[in-house]
Amino acid sequence: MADLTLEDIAKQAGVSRSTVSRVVNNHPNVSEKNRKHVLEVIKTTGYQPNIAARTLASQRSWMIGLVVPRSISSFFTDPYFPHLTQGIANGCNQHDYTLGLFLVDTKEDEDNIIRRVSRSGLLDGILVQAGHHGDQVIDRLVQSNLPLVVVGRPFQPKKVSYIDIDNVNAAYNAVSHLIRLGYQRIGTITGPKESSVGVDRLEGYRKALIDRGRTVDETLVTEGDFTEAGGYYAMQRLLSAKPDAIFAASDIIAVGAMRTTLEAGLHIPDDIAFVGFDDVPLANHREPLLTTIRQPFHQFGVSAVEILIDLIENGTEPPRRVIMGTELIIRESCGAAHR
Amino acid sequence: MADLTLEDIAKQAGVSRSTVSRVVNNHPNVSEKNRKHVLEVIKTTGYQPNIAARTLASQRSWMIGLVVPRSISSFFTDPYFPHLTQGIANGCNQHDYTLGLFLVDTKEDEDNIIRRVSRSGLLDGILVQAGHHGDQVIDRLVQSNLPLVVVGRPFQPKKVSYIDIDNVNAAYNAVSHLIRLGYQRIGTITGPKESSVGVDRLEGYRKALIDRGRTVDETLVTEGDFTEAGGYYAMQRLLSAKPDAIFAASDIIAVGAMRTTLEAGLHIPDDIAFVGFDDVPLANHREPLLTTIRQPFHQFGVSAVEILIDLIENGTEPPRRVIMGTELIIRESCGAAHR
DNA sequence: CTGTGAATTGGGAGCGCTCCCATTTGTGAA
DNA sequence: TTCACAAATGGGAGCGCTCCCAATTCACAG
Repeated sequence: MADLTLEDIAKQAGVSRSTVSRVVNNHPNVSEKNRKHVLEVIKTTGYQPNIAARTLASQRSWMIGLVVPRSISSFFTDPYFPHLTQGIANGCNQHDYTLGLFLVDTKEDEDNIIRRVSRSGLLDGILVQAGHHGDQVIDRLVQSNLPLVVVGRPFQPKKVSYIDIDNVNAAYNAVSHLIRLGYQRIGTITGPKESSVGVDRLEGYRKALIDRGRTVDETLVTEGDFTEAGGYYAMQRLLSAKPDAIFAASDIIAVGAMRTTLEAGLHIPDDIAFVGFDDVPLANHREPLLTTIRQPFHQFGVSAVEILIDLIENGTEPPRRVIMGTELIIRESCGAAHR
Repeated sequence: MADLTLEDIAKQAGVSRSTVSRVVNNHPNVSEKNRKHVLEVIKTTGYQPNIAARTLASQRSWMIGLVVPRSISSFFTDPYFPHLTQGIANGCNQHDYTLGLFLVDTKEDEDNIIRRVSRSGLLDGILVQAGHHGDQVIDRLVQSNLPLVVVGRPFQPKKVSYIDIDNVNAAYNAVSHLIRLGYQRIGTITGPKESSVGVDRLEGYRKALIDRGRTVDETLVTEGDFTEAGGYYAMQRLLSAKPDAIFAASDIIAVGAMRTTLEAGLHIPDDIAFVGFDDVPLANHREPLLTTIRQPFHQFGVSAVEILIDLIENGTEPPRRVIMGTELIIRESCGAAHR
């Protein structure tokens, strides 16, 4: 496993450095005979091009970074993120890019990471998870002038590319489903108001109600934080408003809220029906099975990578905006079977 | 943000390229006056050394990779992994290393990733999550001759460095605690038999029982798979053996098993007591609160990085072995308060 | 057989840094 | 002041690749 160079391969194959380079990079203009022979030599020697040299010469690193802002505390508690990350990793594998992971933890981390990430030559592009309102990371990253895709809708989407799911519509569909089933007092536990996800899903909830000529009862709306505990306590607050159905902004929230409900001696879905959001695997193994909005997790990550690569290879103008659809998965918790 | 080079800084500061390089790399042998001045120029210009050039010249990339084998399917369902990953990311930040994430998904991925990871120059070292018995990834990675640290105990620990927690002892303590509380029919839901974690925790269980002069009743031992569903079904199997206490190999397993228990109309901890493993945040918000073994998640990740850096900087011989301690966190589910 | 243009090939320059070594500068004892 | 030695500095070579351009080879029509 002595470190071979292009030159070594060239010598062994009896051709020039340039020809080997062309073979390695799949350039045309190499005779079939030479291409085969060089490929042969590369295979038997186990030659691997040196990334650093290639990067230095070509100004391309074939590496992208995934930056997770400090405000995304649920990165470690909500199964949504691991799945998304897997999609991103798979996308990178498919396109032969290397994925760098940058988790911002402290304020110093942030400076540090932004410096490192913006550093000339390290990355070809950046994927950044949309953070909370007021989070500076995206703005600071934009300054680097590297191709950048925000995963989720950023608060100031002026000039950046982003990929998101259609949260408003998805929530609209979830709530419409509950309305259709005849529920009269439909409440919601939202995500944090500082996150676009939280805001958008709440908007979908309102819209569905209003479109059916209902009014939004604010006592039926409360805020959660994408944790099980958050859902648990939020539901305690909601109980006094006597909801007969709840749209939870995430499955994890729904799980917490359902626990409250069961502990209060109420029945699901007979006393209170539930619809969640995400279709995280956990949801499949609860009693009752959770009706929820399925997100295309994996494809979401893969697509994010593909958009970024598009930006890298074809320029960042105009900004790309991709909105992915979702589907309503009807199980037991909404009571559809009973009605 | 025009890309500046060392040479540019040198010119502006009126010194040579070499001097600037020395300042950047904190070498001695630079006069205080020049150091200050150069630092000043670097700051005002926002100069960032080009990583690729540095890597090419120095043969060091300041990047390490985290490789997750295909067999670790629970990477995305068990909160343990996100926390570990965060520790690793923090460790990298602290030491100014870049973290590359390599999630092996398919067989082709595996070849691909191993090739990429072994590629001369990309990484200074590798962190690999211990996989299941029979998983070839670690062996293949060892071939690359890069410094390597296995996170968890590998099945063939012959010559590799690894970091692990003391699973045997931790399980021993958990079960001893149950014995001390007077439980007579202590069962266990193990992790997969193909994982060292599963094997070790089972060994601790056996040892604790035997040391107290008890015999191991095999009808009280069944296998789970580190998922909530796995715990749920495992507990169904165990119920007929009439256990009065359960040691679950992970909190997630415990959660599933407790659900079975409650659904069977039994009381926790009065009818069956539980001890889990991990002290994952979720466990805090369950009723009853779960007694468990706390792992030093974060520190585990940080230490893994530090060991790897030690290997990188001081040579890989002899292999380093680090075993970290755990603590028993007594809450409600073990029934300690009642007895 | 010759000429022409296209296909293929080879080599030089250069990417931005580190590292070594030769040179210059500085310091203090004689 | 002079000398010896240490500290500081500068410049060349080289890391392994890509890319450009010039040179060579090839295929085929005339």
